[in-house]
Amino acid sequence: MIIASKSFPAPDYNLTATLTSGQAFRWREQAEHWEGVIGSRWVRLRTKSDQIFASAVEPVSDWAWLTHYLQLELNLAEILATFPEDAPMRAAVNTCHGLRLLRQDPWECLASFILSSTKQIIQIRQIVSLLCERFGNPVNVPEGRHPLNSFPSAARLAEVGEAALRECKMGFRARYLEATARRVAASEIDLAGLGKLPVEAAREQLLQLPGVGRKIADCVLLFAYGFQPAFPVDVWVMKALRRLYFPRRHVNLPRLHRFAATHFGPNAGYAQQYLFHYMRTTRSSEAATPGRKP
DNA sequence: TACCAGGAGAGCG
DNA sequence: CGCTCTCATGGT
Repeated sequence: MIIASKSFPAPDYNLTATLTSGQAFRWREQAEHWEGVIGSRWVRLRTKSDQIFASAVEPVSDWAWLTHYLQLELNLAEILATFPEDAPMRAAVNTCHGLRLLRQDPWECLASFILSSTKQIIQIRQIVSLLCERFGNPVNVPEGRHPLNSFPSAARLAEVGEAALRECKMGFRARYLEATARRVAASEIDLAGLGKLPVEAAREQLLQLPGVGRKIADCVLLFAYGFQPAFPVDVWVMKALRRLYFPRRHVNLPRLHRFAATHFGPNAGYAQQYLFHYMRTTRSSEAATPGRKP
């Protein structure tokens, strides 16, 4: 039973694109709605005429947990205005109006992306689903609904053992997840405090964790803390940068990072998400000729 | 069957 | 530093 619901102004917010764009892995589409768990709360979302309708199963006096997660107060037009004026960037933005960045829980984001390496998004979703099902705590869901759990804490994952993690189909990533969970649970890294550091210092902290390299660190910096200089370069973004900006010569990863750091402006993280979405949803023949209407 | 997936880490010159 | 190989697993 739905106890609380509320509508929020959300102009230029593409909820579906945002929730399926490979930054969060627990959202499910159910009959015109998106259902998920934020922290320990079940929530259902729907967009209609520049508004987002939210429903919950527990009384909600303050919806800040949701508006913060969805970044509803952010003015997207101001972000897009800072993007470079080049054909590839224009093409990427035109392909997906209203794509946003979420502001996720640092531990869930970190753990999810440790599981993401050389996995397809659909598989990451499956692994995360198993992880929650087996080790998370139950959350209240509407009556008759499939049971749902919270994302398991670092302390919980640190104690279940590598074998149990491997049974969630995460393969060699189990060792990384267990080791990082132990460090987080032992407070050897302060995830809650990273957001107050300069981005370079925060990245340096994340890079100390097993299974966390530059790409995953940048995902956490961007998707959990909102650090805009973070520019995750995965296989898709690498393809985008090489094909759209350096089609005639080989450019290695460190040079791509240096290019991105200066070319995409103060909201490079957002620009990255548009390039990622563009490459994933556009056929390569079209992406090779940006600036052209499909 | 061969190749790929929102990579990291170790070993090498 | 910059390159190559391996690490599980499932999808195409």
